[in-house]
Amino acid sequence: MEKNAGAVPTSPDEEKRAAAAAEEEEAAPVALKKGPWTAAEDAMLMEHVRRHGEGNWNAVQKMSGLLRCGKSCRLRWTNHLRPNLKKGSFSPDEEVLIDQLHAQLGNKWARMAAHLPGRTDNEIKNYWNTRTKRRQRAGLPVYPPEVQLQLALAKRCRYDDLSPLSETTLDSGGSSAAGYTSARPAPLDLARQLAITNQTVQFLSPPPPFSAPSSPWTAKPFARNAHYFHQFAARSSPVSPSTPDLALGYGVRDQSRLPPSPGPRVELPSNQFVQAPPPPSSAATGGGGGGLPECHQNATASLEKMLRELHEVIKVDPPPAQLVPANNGDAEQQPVLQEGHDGRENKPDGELKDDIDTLFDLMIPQYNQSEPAPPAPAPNHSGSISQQSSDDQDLSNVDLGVDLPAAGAVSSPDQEWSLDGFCQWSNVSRIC
DNA sequence: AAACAGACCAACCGCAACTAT
DNA sequence: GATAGTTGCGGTTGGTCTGTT
Repeated sequence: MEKNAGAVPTSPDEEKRAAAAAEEEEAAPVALKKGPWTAAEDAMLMEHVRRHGEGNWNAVQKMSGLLRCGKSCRLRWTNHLRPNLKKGSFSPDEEVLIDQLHAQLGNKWARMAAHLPGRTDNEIKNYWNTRTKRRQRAGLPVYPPEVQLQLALAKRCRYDDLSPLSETTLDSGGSSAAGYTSARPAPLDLARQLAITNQTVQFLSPPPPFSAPSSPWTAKPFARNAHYFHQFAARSSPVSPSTPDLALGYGVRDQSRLPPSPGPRVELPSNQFVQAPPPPSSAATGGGGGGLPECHQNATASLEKMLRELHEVIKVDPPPAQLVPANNGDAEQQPVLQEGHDGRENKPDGELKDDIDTLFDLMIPQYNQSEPAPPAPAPNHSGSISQQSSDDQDLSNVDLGVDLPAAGAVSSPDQEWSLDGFCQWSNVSRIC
């Protein structure tokens, strides 16, 4: 089987002999080797590529005598031998990017890999499947809240391709966004939106019962979402670079394999994303601290704009959109829309809150709490996202992390989208 | 120390798209 | 246009490592 192992043709003559031998063997069926590659085989393959370049993989066996099928050679080269491959654990930045890319692309590993230099589709796929499995077990949504919000925004773009949001996304271009032909925002823009929405959602407060007519999900109580966002607002973002235990909660891999974090995590690769406006304070990244007045104004304006656009999308009358400015200087009094703890007692302007409902529902579709949790189906090995065969994934079908195989776990009685739900994001490592 | 479970990784398989003839 | 060959992609499987009981 491994008669050629270690016999790397080093001269044209030897190569010809190897090719001749391979041709001879063609007469009889050649038993191609399978299984792990040996160092000798690697050397043969590298030598072949060095001489002949990539491609024409089926010729490798003939020309070099390597008893591997072309497919196997290509895979080995692509995933292990080609230069500039980045080995080792994914950096936190890469993990965030993978989340965002997956939220947009679904299981398009190769396209995701194109955004992660030095990473292979196989690597990303393995990482995602492993991490998703872990999150499912923990009863967590597949995507962190920020990415869910991005999904909601991206989903909205589907309904309004002419909206400023989608305009900017379409021509956001750049090398990283090249190849995107749909109206969906390219990852670059998702990242930019993330920077914006990080500020925005801090000022959201629990909405009243959902009433948006166009939600792809059934109407559900928002109490748990409200709790969730209270926490979301009051605490640092789960993916906030300034969150000390970020590595514990998000993008968690085997912590023992993570390199020691040298310092505050950078949420997004600076070389790939448009710089977000510098946060006026730690609050901008959800640091749980005090929002400055400018921050509040920006966030309020952003939210208003978002809601107005949403109104257009769902074809309802424009809302009054009178967001009460948050109590300046007091970060602990961020909620803009006043209401009781159960989110239903003090009803502010109905339509505006309905809009917020819509946003909430887009972000965090809930199970009907009254229904018993269905038994969690066997984990989809390919990850929690139902496979989208189309490259232009229909975001209306994008799971936001709840109606997934793991969703059963989410809806388990002791796993609520409340304070606990949020805490789970920050404590995955403890759960796992 | 042994057994077990989970995480990680490498590789294979099947299918679809693409290209050359 | 039909066909065969090639390439790329996504899903799946199995082995190994590591941590826990």
